[in-house]
Amino acid sequence: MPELAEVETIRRDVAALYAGRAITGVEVHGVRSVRRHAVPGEFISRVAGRRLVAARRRGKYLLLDLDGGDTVVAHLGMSGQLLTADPGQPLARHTHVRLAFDTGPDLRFVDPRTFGQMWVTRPEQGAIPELSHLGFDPLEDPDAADLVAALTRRPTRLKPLLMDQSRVAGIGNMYADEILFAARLRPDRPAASLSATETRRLYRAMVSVLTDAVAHRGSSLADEQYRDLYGRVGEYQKKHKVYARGGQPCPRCRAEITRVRTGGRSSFYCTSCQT
DNA sequence: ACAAATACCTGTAAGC
DNA sequence: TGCTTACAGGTATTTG
Repeated sequence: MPELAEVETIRRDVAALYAGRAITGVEVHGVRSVRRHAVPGEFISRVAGRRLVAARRRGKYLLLDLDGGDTVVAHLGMSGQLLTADPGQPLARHTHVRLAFDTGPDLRFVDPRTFGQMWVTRPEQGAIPELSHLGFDPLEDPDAADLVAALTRRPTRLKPLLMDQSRVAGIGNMYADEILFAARLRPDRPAASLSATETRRLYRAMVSVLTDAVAHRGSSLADEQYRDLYGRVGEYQKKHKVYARGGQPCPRCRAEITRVRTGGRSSFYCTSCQT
């Protein structure tokens, strides 16, 4: 699933391939993908004719800055893909938005489950108004003090805390499990109960897991739903220690990895060495 | 006031 | 074989 590491992988490739190019054509084939706009024409008219000047990221959101001061925000939801494609290539199934450029390939937004979306907005001092609720970004803006603040702001359990985008931006179900394993902490551990040592362990685990995941171009699960800009799968799933590995031996202590379901979501962890 | 559950989606796979 | 059901999960909303 596209979380921070996957979006960052896409961001780098988008910046390398499209920065400086002018968007000459915008097609919206799935109105749900631009649902923030009252009409798709609003999105189209504000994007068409603009030049893409930079690609940024905040949490799981990809920000495409345009000349003239607007920014296209893209969120991939759980099945969204941003793919580069030759302009002559037929549109793949579930292609909802197509951006054509003055030269070179299209940038296409494909999203079967339609949880993802794109919209255009006007940043204020670089910040996206719709994203003002997001907490700190563990790679863009790493700060141990911010994690401490998130832990003490309101008591909660560790896993929901890591996935709460208003506290830490960019972590989803998959990386929350991997981070908590690396930190040797249980997902249901009350945040307020952490010692200073454990807090430091959690912070280091968060940064190192996400950094490693970006270095391996993100994770593609069994359904290979996540693809990078060029349609390739990631490599980091090979390094997962617990996620989707229920019943297998813990790579650290050989105990059986447990799967717990809450609210239709699965958590994987080792009851033996995660405390 | 908070946590947990549910709605929104569709492709895939498992079960009968 | 063909149908139904479960599952994946980010975010917004509703329920307990």
